Amino acid sequence: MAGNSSESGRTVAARTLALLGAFDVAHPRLSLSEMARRAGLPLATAHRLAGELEAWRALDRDEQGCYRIGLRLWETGLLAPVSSSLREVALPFMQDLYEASRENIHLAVRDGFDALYVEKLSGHSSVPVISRIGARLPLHATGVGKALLAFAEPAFIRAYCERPLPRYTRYTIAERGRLYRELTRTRERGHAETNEEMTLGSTSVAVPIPHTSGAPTAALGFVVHSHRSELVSLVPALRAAAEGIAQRLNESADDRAPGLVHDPSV
Amino acid sequence: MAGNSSESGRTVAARTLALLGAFDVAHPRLSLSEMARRAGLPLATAHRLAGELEAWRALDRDEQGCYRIGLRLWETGLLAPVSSSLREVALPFMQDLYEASRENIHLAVRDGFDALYVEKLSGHSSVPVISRIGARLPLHATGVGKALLAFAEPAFIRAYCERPLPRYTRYTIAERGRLYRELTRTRERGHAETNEEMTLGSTSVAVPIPHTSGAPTAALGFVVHSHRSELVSLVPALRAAAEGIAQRLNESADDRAPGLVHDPSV
DNA sequence: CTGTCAGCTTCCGTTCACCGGAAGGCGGGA
DNA sequence: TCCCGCCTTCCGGTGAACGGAAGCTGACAG
Repeated sequence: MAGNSSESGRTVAARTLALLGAFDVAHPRLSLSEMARRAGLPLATAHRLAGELEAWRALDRDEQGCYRIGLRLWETGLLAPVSSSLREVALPFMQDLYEASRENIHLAVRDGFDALYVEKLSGHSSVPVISRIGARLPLHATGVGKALLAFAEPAFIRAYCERPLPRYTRYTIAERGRLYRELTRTRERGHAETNEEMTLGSTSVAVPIPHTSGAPTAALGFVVHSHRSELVSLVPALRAAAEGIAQRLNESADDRAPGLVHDPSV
Repeated sequence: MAGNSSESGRTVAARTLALLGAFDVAHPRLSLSEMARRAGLPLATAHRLAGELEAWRALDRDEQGCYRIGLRLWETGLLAPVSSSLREVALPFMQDLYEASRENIHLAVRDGFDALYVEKLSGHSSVPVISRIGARLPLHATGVGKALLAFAEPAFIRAYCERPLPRYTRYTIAERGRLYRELTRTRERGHAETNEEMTLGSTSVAVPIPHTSGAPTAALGFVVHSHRSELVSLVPALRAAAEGIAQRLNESADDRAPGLVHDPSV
């Protein structure tokens, strides 16, 4: 920054973004002091920058003066490919699956070492699950996570397995060797399965959504009560949906290739 | 800014946000030059700031080097109250309505002079509609829009009616006097109706979702084929859902009042 | 192969926007 | 009433930000 900064080398842009980064799912509402502390900024600096974010409506203030993420940031975030392309394309297929099964349907992408949940459909008859749009869950203990992991590049799989594998239930596969074998079986079968590995009482199947001749960028899966025995019978529908989604994704990717042609539709 | 800026008085934060603002639904993918031009920044400046945004993952670059909105911005945007509170609370109710009717269900809030669509459920049997999550549609020609407008503060209604009222079909209410009467009827009935006012062949009903003894912050509505005659029979279900949502919203607002208690759950 | 062009990236000297301690205001609890 | 925590405003010193220019890269034409 210009001026007598106590911490040189941190740019204005980085500090501004640090204020946004102070918010997370456990802290969606922050007072100025909390925000400044979490972002590691002096109060006066946080106040000035938060004022600019508020003016742009990246932040809002409630009646008590606390800050919240603003509508404009939400709107802007919706333009991310994960939402504007993947989710838009996948949603009709997911609705078909939901209407046919009334079970939880998840759409997730891999981000870093997490499965990031992009969309979730569920109803009152579905088993309650902890997932949530925007949630991050482990790759080795969820259906969509295993599908993403099994079909990732070998180097990534190795890197993932070398990290600690947290255990969530007594059925979680937390041993490297067993996880490797499980991933091999997943590739052979073409779909992933979990059995109470994340949550007791819940079972899942998932398939990868291959994209433009590369590693899968996304995965689609069911989560059902573990007493449902015919779980594997859901796989063909899942696979058909995944293929439909992949085809539509590749079509829209082709649209772009010829020369940065933007979709003229609104 | 520090330095020899050509346009003094524009802060770094404002320029950084201007880069994000260069993206919209018609331009979700921008080259550096396009982004710089749309944000009104010199190329070198845009390059530097875009690099910082990319480092934070507010922006991503695709294989051709074009910029897109990044995953982290999408994640952060999900923390906005409109998504994390309103949408989360409303979704189960909307699913009930969808399962019972198989028609389009919309949830919208008022933002400025627009109805901003927060969530939309629809299936293959529903009439296709132009709405989309994050879409902005006019208050005087949509069901949820009329519900929001009719129950807004009188000063706002006046201000809205004094602006030009664009016509979308020959049924759009584009005259101030007729719109006033229509809004009065809407308040009397307790629900809004539209009849091919936005799109030929589509009809809608909507109800406001009152919130903490104030103006409605949101509205909930159906959009169906205009040949469906029993549209008004859907209103009681809509009203029940709106009341359920309002109650849940007020409960969670109360949770906060005692002293900034944050929801401990993840 | 060579020339042209458009867009991207890097460099660096100048300068003013940024920084944040300090002081003042505000509200709530004792 | 005083105290305390939080928010807001002020202001002089200074180094981060600025952006023109130069170099780079890749695509396309001749």
